Amino acid sequence: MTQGDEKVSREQYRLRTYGGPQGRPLQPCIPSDPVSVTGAAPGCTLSTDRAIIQFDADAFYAQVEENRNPRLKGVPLAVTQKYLVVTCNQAARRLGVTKLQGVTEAKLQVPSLVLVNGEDLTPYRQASKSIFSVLARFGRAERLGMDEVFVDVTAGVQERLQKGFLCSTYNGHIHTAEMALKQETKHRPMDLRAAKTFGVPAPEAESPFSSTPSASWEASLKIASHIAAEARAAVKAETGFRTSAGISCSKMLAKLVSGMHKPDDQTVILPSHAPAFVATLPVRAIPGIGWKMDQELSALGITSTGDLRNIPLAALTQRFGERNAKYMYYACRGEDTTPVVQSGAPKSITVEDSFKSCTTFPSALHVLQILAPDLIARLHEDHQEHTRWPSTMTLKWRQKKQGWSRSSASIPMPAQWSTSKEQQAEAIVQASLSILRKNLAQPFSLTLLNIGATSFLASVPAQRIVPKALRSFLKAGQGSSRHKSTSSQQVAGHAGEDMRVAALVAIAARRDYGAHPKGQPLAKSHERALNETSRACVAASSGGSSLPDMQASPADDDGWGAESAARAAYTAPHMPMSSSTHAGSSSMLAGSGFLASSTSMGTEGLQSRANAALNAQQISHLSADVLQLPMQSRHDPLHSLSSSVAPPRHLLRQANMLEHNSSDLHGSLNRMSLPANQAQEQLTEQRQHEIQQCHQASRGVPEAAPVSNGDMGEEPICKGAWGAGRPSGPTSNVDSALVKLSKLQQASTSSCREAGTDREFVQGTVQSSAEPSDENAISAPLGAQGASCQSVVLSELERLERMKVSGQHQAAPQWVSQSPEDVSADMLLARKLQDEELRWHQMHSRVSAAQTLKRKLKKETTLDAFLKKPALGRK
DNA sequence: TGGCGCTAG
DNA sequence: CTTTCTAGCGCCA
Repeated sequence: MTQGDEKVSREQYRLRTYGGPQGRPLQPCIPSDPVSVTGAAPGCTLSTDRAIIQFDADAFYAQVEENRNPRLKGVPLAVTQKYLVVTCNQAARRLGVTKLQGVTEAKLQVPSLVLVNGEDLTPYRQASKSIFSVLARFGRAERLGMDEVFVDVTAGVQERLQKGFLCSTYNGHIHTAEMALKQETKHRPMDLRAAKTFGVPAPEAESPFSSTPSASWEASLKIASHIAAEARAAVKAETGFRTSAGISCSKMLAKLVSGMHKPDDQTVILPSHAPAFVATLPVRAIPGIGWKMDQELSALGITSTGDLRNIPLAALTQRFGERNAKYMYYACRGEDTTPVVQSGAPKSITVEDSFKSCTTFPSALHVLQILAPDLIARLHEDHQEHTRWPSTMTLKWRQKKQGWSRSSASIPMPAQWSTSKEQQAEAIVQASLSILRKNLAQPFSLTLLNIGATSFLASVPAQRIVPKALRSFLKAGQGSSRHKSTSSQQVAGHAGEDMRVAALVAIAARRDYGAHPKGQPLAKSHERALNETSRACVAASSGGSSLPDMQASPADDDGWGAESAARAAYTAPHMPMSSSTHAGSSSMLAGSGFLASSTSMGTEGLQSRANAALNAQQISHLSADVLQLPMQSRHDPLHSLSSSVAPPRHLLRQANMLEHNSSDLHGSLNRMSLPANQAQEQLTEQRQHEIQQCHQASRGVPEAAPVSNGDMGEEPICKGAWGAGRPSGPTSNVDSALVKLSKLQQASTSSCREAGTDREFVQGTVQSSAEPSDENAISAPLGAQGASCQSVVLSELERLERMKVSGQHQAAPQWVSQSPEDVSADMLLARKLQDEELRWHQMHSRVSAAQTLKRKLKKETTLDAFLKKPALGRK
């Protein structure tokens, strides 16, 4: 359904489905208020005094990515973490991609699938926040994860009622107990979807409720449904996100129906229908009843809420405790009185990473050294917003032998707010390590590490004497003290440079141990190649060519090609971007179609810097004042801003952009235009070169983590980055990044080279020897792809080395100096990659088809039996 | 309050 | 049961 005719056709659909002039009356049963249940649950009443809406952003991560890069709209898109598809957009779903599917499998099934790495949650957190702030205007709002929000709109409804505001109809779909449901995903009986049942009216006679004319809750819910529509429209207008909503008198009911008519639509469930509706569901569908409780209930022979209703409250209490029992007892009857609790600042902030195996303390240290700065950066972000600092730190870990349970230990937060970020991170690393040493003996086998901060206390208030724009400006100027410029170009350029260098470090760091916890690992090179070919597809499609979609089923009328690309372009929302943003990061990419996402990636950071730069003239006189702030201001976040270490948040946020830039513009081009054997030769050459480079680069790098401050006194220590304490004069980002990068490169290369002897991590990239031979057919190009990315990192390393020698810190990175000709050559390459991919998938098409078939068959067996209704009033 | 389990997206 | 990277709550000691 396209945007334009949405309103009209929805109304038509509603009339067709639920009646109207030609169908049955819009309000089939008119129960009393509160609803007294005369049917299955004698004496039970439903509370109808509240109006609650549950909002749910459709395919949230995918939508965020689509908004970041509008070219992705309409293209099958999957957001990945490690080797998994964590979510995918509608286009991908139609082609059979599912949540938590393996990346390899998904890509095999849908060759045109575009993969976007979603391991950095920053953009999602921000999007989530903006959605929440819109919805919170409509009433008390409670977040549930990143993409769901409950809003209690009772007050708003009352207000409108008092003003004499009345709605004659419900806005959106009305779900009744009689409507058929369908199962969307195999393992999730809690995701309810309405089956399309056009023109099958539910029989009024079946209603177990007394019919008294009109009820106050009806008027309320009608208004609530209109509020829901307004709120969704506001969200769409202000943030660009499509949402679905469920409207009812309780959180449970609202949640149960919110997804019924996904995407971008809303559903009302009348309390009069609730008990009968809930009775049709498996217990697992009740929010709050998870896998464990479901298992326990199953053991008792209880699988449906109907079964559950036969169990007396006392028996449930004995088995599940009073709280759970009560909730279950009432929930299965359609009643839920849990309040909507206003959400505020998060109560805990954690970072974690999983890996296949980590067996020694040095390797654990390695992980901690990546996680800790990440946590610190988030804590600083949090501090800016809430002026608080955690008093407790918790380390959690998961061991292979202990299955999925996690152990944990807490200590008073070792990082003090008054110290520098580097000191804070180091404190956390050391504390974490000592916790591990206390609790583990080598060799262990960790598969996950999590560092968390809790028990936040109000911190020293941030001094608000500095305008926000000035903060941004100073932030933009960080690390470039020797180039005191007020020109927007230069500032933006420097910001970009810092971020790119930082991102390189992040890529290298994560790649180093980002192995796969279990199952068939997806080689990094493989993964990267998949990403590249995907991007090539997008580039080609937005360049106007249409790619036949081999996997599209005949019924799928929305396969992608020129038409859908055009439509995507037409419906694309406009990302607010200043022209200087482009100037700073991606001018040469404009209009190339390639790197489409890089133009919109990291806009927050870049844009604030660019905007700040525009104000530079205006505020430059202020800056002098600020620089003379008394020492006490070291508690001000400003100090952390002037620290030269780039926040890890920026690192990962920029990772995708870098991958786009580096792999697309460099590696792929020269290799793919070579014959295969030449490419192979070049590959081995490259690898030898890399190893040499690593060795060279690693010489002279200090052993220990180079965070050392001779001065531990009261003076604020904010200038040091990773390279602080090294003897060679003032340190810069470039310098410290270089050190880090060298070390990381060395570590990863040596662990690859001397597999089995020195390695601390069991690398997940070793292909099983039992792989079918056709794996080999693709290994050459994929390997080459992977090598290219690494070589770009290495060449960047070289460049930095040269820069350090010559002192030309403002030299542009290689990939920014692409000429227009090069870009059009890249377009040609895109076509080539696309052809390559097509050929590859022709080889696999039969396998793929078989798998799809199997999937479809499986899909239709599991829950349908459960959900198929006894056709109450139907003949 | 810490540690763990369960639930959620 | 299963995986990601989170976040919140309740129970128990």
